[in-house]
Amino acid sequence: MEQLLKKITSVYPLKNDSLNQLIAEMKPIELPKHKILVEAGQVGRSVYFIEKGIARAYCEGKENQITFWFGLEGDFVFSYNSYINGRPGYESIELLENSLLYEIKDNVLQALFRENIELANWGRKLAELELIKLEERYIARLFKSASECYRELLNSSPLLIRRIQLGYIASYLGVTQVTLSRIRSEIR
Amino acid sequence: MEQLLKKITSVYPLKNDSLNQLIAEMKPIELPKHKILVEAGQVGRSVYFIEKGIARAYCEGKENQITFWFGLEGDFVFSYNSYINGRPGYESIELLENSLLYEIKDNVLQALFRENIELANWGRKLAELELIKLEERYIARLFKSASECYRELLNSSPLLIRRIQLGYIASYLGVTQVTLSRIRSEIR
DNA sequence: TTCATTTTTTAACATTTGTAAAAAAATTCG
DNA sequence: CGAATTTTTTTACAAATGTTAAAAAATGAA
Repeated sequence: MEQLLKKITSVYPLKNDSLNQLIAEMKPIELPKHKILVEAGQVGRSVYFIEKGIARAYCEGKENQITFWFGLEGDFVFSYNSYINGRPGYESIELLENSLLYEIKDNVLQALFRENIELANWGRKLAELELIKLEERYIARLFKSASECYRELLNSSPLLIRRIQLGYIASYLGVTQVTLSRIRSEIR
Repeated sequence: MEQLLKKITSVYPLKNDSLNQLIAEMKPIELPKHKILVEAGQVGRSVYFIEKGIARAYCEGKENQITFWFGLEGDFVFSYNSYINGRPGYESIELLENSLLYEIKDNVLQALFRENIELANWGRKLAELELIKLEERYIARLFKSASECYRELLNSSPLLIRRIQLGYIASYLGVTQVTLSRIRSEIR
């Protein structure tokens, strides 16, 4: 709960009243490893916050899955397409560990946005921050080799690499698992 | 002007009052080809709308520039980092043609967001739509070869390819210009 | 622990992409 | 128009990554 509060107010400052309106609607929920939070082709009707656990978002290719996002403690989780357009997303989101989440129903959140300007601006800021994070990743991939990206991941989130299997990380970096193995062997 | 109105209301429906508040602050401005709208390392203090023209966003690498975004008629233009965090961005944005833009000062826009809940939600939606577009591009790059991306670009925006020089498009696709030339020669 | 399963690493070879340099084509401007 | 400049294509070779398959290591369940 503490982490959730810290995250919410770091996005955009809220007066107590607005903050309470928001957290009153966020319900704790425990879910097991391998649980699919959002299924590709379906509309995800909730936004989650990761209090404890890891999630990954991936798309099904013809013969392979491609993981393009990891969520750790302190991250919000949503299918952008569902959240933003109310349309089926092309990604699935899966828990990689037994996790403790907070859940808020999408229609509840949208109603808060319509009625409370502070929360509307909070929602704006949330989307904006996601946008910046995604842009950074996008640009990093244009500039850096998979090898550089891996080294940085190792520095910035060593936990992530220990907790997530390499096949997922390889596809996240845009290379095959064989190539990632080669990269790793060069480092040690 | 017509295009601008259409775009604004397609982002999020606005009552006339809010719409007028917003467009009253958007000033037309003509700028020449090669004009730098936003300089990397500086804080961009405006958001632009492209009524006529093309822009590209790029980062300076050690020995090369990498173009990662093109804006066409109907697009909003901003340095995400500046717009969202008020911090210097790592990207520059350059006009590729003599262009007609509409400009709104960032502080004016932020003030509108704080005071008008419809506009706050409009701003939220704008960021959300940018987020979706970026996610689509991000995922496309994970899944598709440069060759497929080029073919799709050719289908979806043939104009773009005729109006923009290939070196920029190559870096946008994440390959060298030589590789893009090879791809093009295979198609015909 | 032990066996079965999953994950990671290694190897050999094929394919793709990059680099550097030159040629060809297109564009710009006096 | 025509020369100078810029952009695009082509070539030959080098380097990186993918593919397939097998071996090694790690993990999980009985």
